[in-house]
Amino acid sequence: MSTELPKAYDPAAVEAKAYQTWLDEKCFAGDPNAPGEPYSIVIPPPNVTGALHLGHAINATLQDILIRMHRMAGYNTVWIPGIDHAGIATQAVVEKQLKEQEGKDRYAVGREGLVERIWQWKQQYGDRILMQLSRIGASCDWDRTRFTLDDMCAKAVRHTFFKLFKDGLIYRGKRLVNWDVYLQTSISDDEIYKETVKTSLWHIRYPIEDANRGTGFQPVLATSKLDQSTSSKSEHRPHGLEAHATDHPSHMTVATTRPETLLGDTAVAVHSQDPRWNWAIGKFVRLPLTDRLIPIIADDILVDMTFGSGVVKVTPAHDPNDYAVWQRHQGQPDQIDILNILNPNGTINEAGGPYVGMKRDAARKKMVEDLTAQGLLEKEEPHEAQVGHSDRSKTPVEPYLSDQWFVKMAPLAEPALEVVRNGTIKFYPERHAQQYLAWLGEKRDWPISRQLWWGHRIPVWSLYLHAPADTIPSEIAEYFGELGLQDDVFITVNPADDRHIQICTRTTRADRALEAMNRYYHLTGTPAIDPAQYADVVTSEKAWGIAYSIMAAPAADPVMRDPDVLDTWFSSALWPHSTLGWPDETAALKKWYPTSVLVTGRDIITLWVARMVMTGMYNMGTVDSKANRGTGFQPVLAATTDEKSDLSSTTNNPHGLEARATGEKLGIPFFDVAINPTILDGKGERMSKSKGNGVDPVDIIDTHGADALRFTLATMATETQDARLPVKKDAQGRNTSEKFDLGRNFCNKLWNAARFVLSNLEENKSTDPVDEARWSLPDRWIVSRFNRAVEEANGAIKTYRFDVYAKVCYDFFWRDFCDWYVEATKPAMKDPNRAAQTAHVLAGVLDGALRLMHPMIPFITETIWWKLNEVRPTRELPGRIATGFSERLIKAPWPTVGDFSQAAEHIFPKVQEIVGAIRNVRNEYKMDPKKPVTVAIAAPAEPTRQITENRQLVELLAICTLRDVGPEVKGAADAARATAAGCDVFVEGVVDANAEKERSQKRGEDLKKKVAMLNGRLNNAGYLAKAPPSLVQQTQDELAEAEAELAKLEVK
RNA sequence: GGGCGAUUAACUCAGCGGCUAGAGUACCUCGCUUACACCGAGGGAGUCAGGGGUUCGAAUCCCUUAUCGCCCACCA
Repeated sequence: MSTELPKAYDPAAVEAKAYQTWLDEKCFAGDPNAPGEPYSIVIPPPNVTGALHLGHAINATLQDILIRMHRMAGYNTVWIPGIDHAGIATQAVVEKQLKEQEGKDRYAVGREGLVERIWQWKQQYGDRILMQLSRIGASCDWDRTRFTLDDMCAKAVRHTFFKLFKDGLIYRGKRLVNWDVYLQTSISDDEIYKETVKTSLWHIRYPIEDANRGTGFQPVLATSKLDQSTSSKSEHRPHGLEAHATDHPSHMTVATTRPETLLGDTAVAVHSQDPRWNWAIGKFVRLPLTDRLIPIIADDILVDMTFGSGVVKVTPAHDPNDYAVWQRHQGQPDQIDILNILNPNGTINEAGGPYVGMKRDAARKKMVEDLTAQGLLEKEEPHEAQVGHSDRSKTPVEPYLSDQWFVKMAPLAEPALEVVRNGTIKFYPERHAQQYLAWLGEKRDWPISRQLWWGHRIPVWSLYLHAPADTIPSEIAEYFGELGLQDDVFITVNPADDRHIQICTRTTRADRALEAMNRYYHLTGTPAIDPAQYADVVTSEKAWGIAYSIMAAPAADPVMRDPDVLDTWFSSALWPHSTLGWPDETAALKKWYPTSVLVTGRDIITLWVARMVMTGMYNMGTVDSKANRGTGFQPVLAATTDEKSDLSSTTNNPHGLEARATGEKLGIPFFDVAINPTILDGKGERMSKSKGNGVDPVDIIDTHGADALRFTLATMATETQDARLPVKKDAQGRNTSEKFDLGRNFCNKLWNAARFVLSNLEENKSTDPVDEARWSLPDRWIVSRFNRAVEEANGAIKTYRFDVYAKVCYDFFWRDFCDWYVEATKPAMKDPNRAAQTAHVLAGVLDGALRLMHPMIPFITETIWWKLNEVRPTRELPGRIATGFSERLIKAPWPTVGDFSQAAEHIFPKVQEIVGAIRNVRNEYKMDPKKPVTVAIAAPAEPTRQITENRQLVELLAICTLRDVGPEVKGAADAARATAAGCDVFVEGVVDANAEKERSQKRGEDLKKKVAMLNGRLNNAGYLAKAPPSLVQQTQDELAEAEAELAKLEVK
């Protein structure tokens, strides 16, 4: 086998081979029974809607860096991959495709047909996403790949819903939705387009009633029945003239583009500071055409008193803003009613009195006529309005009050707030915690039902009786008892309606039991349904008997399953524990929950992160939930923050054993939340699939390689919230970006440096033992620099500063190792006395560097590693660089921080400075780059010794001959002069005296500026008095040095 | 409307109280010296968005204005 690396670095070949090797050897597989402290991550599941873009790539890269680094550091790691079913987004995409390809809408293929098609889509795009992750190099445990709609997740969803339902945390409530009256379904905001419609603005008079003057405000009783007309007649309202003693007007004028909604008005609102109207607050108006009295209320949010008449009609059931008014006034003294006036088909319902059964436009026309007839229409003006239309039916949508399921937030939110407030869960960067706290702090109940077909179906069945429930619930319970399913159902009577029985189910068996019951009801008399289908639940005649008696007894509607599905985020919220097997007590769940860190974007801190914390604590916490409320978790939260000291330690759990125990008890889903930057395109717009500006990471991998992609993305992972990435097309029309040249060049450099080192090691197979005493200055320096880099990298990774980690690697490897150390070894490797020790250092440092950089650029480092193992299996530098052997780099131990060499780190930079000064002069005078120049250096005693010791090094790196070094050395007449490291460097043989004069003049000016600046500082009394003494001393030293140099310049 | 953030070299970004403000790319000069031209050596380049303040000292902290971006709420 050739031990030589191919001359040219070919990312594609390197990547395919390395990845396949890792897969073949199951390097990514997590084993919960393996030793090591746990370190786990669950991937934020990408939406199955489409392909991944660079935003996903940065997210995946950062997670992979963490996983790989901790795997090397000896943790028991697992990274769980997966995909989100992304309810509405996916359904919309597939429906669009269906329309385009077959000209059908979803009703044409039906619920089951559509869901089937979405599954096909999922297969195709899900695979593509996983392929993309593999190409990036993600070391996910692919055997644990999850999908938010798979059986395992479904089980977790069912158990969570059931538990919440049982605990009374899920309830049925009203919510305004966008209603398509044609299709009779609600639609999402995304499915609405605005159309400008020419209509009118009608100004309608609402007569003011001056009743209740003495008694103050009386809230209207909340009722949706149309009984106001009778109740208002029964009330006694004196009509005294004194009611209008002032010149207050006798009516209010409201303007509306939808006069028919007047029927649903339950208040009119004015601004509390409006002098025209605030006297009327608490009084009533008589609602035209209905004879109802509705209150005049103050609402300063709704009403803009500088706009129009300053009076706004409030129709809570048919307008989002008015609905908000209703919500705001709930529980207040001026609480108002809410009244639905529409049937699902858009006609006026029984609340509409004489207009009942009319379509919207007809009702509008008739009402305008009636208002005109009664003299209540002040005027009608032409008006253009933006009206929302349904994308599906192309008809105007109606805001419509419908029944939805909600999760009560308060009891869940409080503990989730507390763990972030007290630092049990930390955000990186910290500021992102604010958004989390602000949003959760509102504790707005979470609407979880969606009128879609793609998703987890809500596991609640309804039975509407035509009389109050009575014994039915217990009979149903008995039925389930017969079937042995009593633990899988929870039966309750809707508190708002005692004829409505709700049956929440936890298993598909329970579902089938109800389904069978329903079938049987429909087929009374002919129970000839497919017995096989229900074999597991139809176990006895008795069960059938009970079912029959329930269904037959008080005339009832069939047992119907709720048609809606759950919000996508409901299943995502369970992700950290559902993927590990909850509700089963799996070994994986025990070992890896809580997970170590969540890496995600800041746009879903509220939608996702907050909800994971809530459900995690709710499902996984073992702390008494009552103790969680109110005061927080004092007893268990003592030790959280003081394990920050030892950044370099890799043997302890990153979150400390005690913190881990606390986390387990609380059930939190993760300890850290690391927010990665949002990737923007060149125009500063967020990269996203829907905008069409997403760049496929595979395109970049094709042009630059995966390691290059990863390296560049790591450098972009700063603490900023956005990272801009200008993109252009390459010759083949693929997306690419020069940004990634950085990573590609770095990898190329690494490849070539490794080739050079390997060829040197091949030529030097000496068995001479490592002997530090014989190391040169560069040897000691580079080893110390390596350990410094490891220390810095540890700190960077611990604080999720991936840009710092990348920069540390870049500077160490390219600047220190390649530019200086490798150059310095060239003569050393040719010197038989030094070659053996130099080879030891080269091997040891290359070994360490590969380990250090592997998490970020895994493919290339692994490939080089294999060759290094062949050429030189042992590379230990005792005390400095520990290099335990490993056949595969992915499993090699993470480098420890070895001893530093303070002296070498102090002296070597001085050599660099002197070399730099000589090179500068050579370049400025355009001297022949190959021809050595003669140099003399005037230096104090100590530097003289150091320079002399490293004479060869200076001569090599600066291409010069050192004529003389010492305290008394003088420069020749034709020498150019430079100052470096406190020494005077004379480069001889400069012919152009004028140029030299110019040069020293320029230098003199710089020095004068500096002297002036330093003097200014030192002449400032405040500076001397208040600045730290060491700083003042430093300023004085600098001044002395500058003045000395200036003096020499002027003497010459 | 609320919140978060950005504005530093031509571009993309570090630096977040004290080095003459840095990096990569681009640019200029020189060099194909047997690891690397996806390279090496050197160089030029910035009123740190504008204004005010705090401080001995501000790119860095505070206030303010402007422009841009993102999230949330909303557009009778």
